[in-house]
Amino acid sequence: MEQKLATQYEARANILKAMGHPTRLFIIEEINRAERCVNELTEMVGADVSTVSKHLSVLKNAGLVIDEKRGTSIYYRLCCPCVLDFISCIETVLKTNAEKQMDIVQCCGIPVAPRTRADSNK
Amino acid sequence: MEQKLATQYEARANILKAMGHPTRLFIIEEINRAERCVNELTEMVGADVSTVSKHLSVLKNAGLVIDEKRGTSIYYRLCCPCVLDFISCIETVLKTNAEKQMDIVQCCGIPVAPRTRADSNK
DNA sequence: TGGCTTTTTGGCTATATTGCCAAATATATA
DNA sequence: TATATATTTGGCAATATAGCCAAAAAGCCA
Repeated sequence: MEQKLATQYEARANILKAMGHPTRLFIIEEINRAERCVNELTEMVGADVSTVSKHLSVLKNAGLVIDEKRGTSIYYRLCCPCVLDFISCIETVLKTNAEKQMDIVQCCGIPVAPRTRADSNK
Repeated sequence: MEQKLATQYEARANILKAMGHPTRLFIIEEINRAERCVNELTEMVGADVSTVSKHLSVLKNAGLVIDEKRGTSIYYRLCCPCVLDFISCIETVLKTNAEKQMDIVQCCGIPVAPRTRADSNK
């Protein structure tokens, strides 16, 4: 992998990593529904304000959200709503794997880890 | 956030987190181009075999890839190619932010961190 | 100014991730 | 059976992430 390519992969991965946390995923969906300030999000998420603030800063650093001060609060909104389209594909992945799991159970009963050589010593 | 919702966000975030690493992103693209075994990927990535193997295991655990043994090797391929569609949106995010950065420079010169109260003591 | 409210930052601990090496495992082949 | 090849696992050290509390910032209003 050449350096230039590696940098590109890093930039892309950084955005996915920023999205890869349940609270941040919740925030992304929520601020798409309507602009929200830290306070509101904190109440919805049910964590410390500082925790939510840091999650927002991760999202902002990744360029996923835009913040705008209005009145006494800072409102966050989604930069590129196309990221919401990821979800249907993610659900496909989850569903596909749920089905795979079902198949294993149907064919072979409760799936069990295969015996390894080490097991023979037990 | 109720428990049931939280579980769903965790499941989704887990998939994004699995994708959120440069090497794994590379692997995802590469095995879409053509099935690859660990050996081949190791050479392309330029890391230890065990490192690549663990990355593949993260992807497999997230249900993103399917492995199939054929001959002496194990070939990996993409489970749900729709994940590749994420990239164009990710590029939009990157481009949007590059432009934002340009605007700041054009308007206001080289952007500088604003002075904080703490700076006054220096 | 002094006291609110809203948000961010610093600092800390706990936990998770990454990447390497060495070793184990699995399988094919001489 | 012994050896070689392909892959995974265990263990370790370095680094990163998450979440809380306390405190700092920043701005509003009496």
